[in-house]
Amino acid sequence: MGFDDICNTGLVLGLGFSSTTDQKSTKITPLASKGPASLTFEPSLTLSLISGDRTYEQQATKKVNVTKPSNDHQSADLYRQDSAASSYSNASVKRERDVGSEETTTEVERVSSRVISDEDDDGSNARKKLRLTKAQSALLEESFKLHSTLNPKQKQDLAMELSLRPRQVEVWFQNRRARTKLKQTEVDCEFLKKCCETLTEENRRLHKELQELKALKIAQPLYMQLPAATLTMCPSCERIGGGVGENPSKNPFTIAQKPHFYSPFNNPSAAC
DNA sequence: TCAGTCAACGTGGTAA
DNA sequence: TTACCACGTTGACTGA
Repeated sequence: MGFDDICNTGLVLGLGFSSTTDQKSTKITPLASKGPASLTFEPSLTLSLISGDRTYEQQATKKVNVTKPSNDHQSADLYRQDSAASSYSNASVKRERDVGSEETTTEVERVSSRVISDEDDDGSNARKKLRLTKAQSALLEESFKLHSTLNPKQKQDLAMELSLRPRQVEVWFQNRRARTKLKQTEVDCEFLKKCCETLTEENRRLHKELQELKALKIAQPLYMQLPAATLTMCPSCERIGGGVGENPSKNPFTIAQKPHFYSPFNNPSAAC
């Protein structure tokens, strides 16, 4: 995975050092929501994602059998769930999640009853917690793998298969997309953090190297810093004197008859 | 007890 | 206007 991959996935890495809080740098939602928005003098990151495929495909046709529950305690659960004042007890919900596949059919029946109870206009505004059964979750996951979004018909069909309301199927898909995006964002964020660390280290190394070169430049005369191949004999050196700020005509021996070098990077006319 | 999970909800943006 | 979506939030529930 390299920077090309980042580009291909629509990710943009911005590396910088800021002493102020940058709202744009906190677009990485998962981390930003759990920690400080932007740390002082920390590298800032921006992240964008490509939207998913929104084509509709053939949905799963797996059927879930619905049979009548036979256990008395399950009927009791149904009775409790239909009660206007009660929400689902821990025991009943846990039992639903812990039961094996052989109880799938009764699970659907119970959930279906819950749905019905949700639709009952009993005057209670208490939000009831629905736990999807394993079979329902599996079918929803299977459908989600085929298409992350649903058209109305797919939603209706899936709701009928699962004995849920279309609204519940819709909500499940919305939450599922959000979880997928969150997970992918966290993965991308981790990768970008590693990239940031690498670039920060590289930047630190280059700064150190620059400081060393600057120190070397101060310690040595210019003509000693440059390789011999880059030095050229100044044509004016054939004359006596010629130093900057000096008047050869007044003091022709002020400057020794040593070679006078000049750098091609400087102005040759100023050199002499 | 508490942090994490997740169904459900509210809101704002957008396309048809 | 309507339906749908993304996003943020709420609150019931779970497991350590």
